[in-house]
Amino acid sequence: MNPAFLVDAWHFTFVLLTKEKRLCLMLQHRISLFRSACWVTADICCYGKPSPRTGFLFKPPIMHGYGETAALSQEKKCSSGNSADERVSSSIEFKFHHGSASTSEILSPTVPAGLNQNGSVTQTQDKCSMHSPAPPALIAHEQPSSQECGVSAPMDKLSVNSVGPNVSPTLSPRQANEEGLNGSGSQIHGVNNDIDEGDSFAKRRKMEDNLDFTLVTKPIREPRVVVQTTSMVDILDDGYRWRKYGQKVVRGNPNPRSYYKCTNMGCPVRKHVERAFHDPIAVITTYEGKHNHDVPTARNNNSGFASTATYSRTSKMGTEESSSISLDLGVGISRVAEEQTNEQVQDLDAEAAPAQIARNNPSMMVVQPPQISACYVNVNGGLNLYENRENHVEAGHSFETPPVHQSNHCSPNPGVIFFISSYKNR
DNA sequence: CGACTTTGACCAGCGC
DNA sequence: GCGCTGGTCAAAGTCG
Repeated sequence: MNPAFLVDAWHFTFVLLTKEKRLCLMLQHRISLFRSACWVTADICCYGKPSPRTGFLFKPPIMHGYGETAALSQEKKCSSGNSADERVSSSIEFKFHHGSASTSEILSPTVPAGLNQNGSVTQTQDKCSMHSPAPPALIAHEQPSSQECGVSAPMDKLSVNSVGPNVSPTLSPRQANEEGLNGSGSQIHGVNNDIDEGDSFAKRRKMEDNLDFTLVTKPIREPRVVVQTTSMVDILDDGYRWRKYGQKVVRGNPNPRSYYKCTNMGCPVRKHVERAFHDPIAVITTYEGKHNHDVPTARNNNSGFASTATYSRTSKMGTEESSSISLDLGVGISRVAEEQTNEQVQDLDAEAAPAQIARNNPSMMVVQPPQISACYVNVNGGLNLYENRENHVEAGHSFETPPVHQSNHCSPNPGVIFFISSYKNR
């Protein structure tokens, strides 16, 4: 079977984008392996539903009354005309139903039976406060390794606002693989960054597969969290300090991939950063491992945003404006970091955040999120499409733009998009 | 001088 | 066995 399926078997995607001072949270069950039902209930909610072919496709986000509205029961549509200081109590729910959900179950607006057993978490947050800007932040708690949970242990603990949902489908990895075998293989065809990511991932995966069920107690791989942003800068300032240790041009993407290690002594976390092939302004950051330390203090006390000590220097690759975006994304984030991030997110304001970034990053360009009418993301087929409904053609055109390191390239939809994925392989 | 990047070399897995 | 590929190493270079 296509290794990419294995790669993405436990791959969930969260997309957070800004729109009219609001958050748009999208959840996607990326691959059809589970054919699961996924809900996201948020102040602005977008979601997908399984499609017969791919199992799950992103639908246009629910925004101000337009877009797909199917299969979501508890959504709270974003109201327009919110004032800057309006505080909207919103709940975010992640509900997964894995395994044998029938189509009706999948599309049902009700919570499938046994969902709680599979894991669901409701998180309430306040946001949209201009007065206490904070960075957009999503924390993806990596799923425990196989060493911790065994092959049939609950999967990802994906969280938003640090008190995230426990997403713990009951599908075992083997089941997942088997479903993957039965699932559609066509969706993985296109060559793109996701797939490339999967390629490398799959490479390891293949290696690890040999140990899958014979060495259950041996950690198979480090959990991965993929963050994608649309940004003109390459480096996400996630609060940690990183040292670049390599750069490689990977297959299928002319944009080099940079490899970073956490500089904290003994911290095993690594990440690599690359620009998406199809979208020059899309920065894909993949975290691997779990920090065994807190966010560096110096980076932790900057009014919500991590400081921007992230190294920024002219590179030969032409990333002259390489800088950092402050994004508190904790991977195995500490309690302290959690608490802080939680506060940050509670005060998250999609409009104020970039301004805050700018304040903390005087040397960097901050793209203010425009009035994004809608965002369409389809990662199933490997495409990450950020389309502005009002400018569909332009958006589409941008994807065909040759991938270059363009400091001055402006996205047709330059809102910050966070694309957090959590892999689970076992 | 420390922190960090750059970059060619190296390694290991995989497919042919 | 060989080439391809992704990932890593480490010496050299850069910068404040």
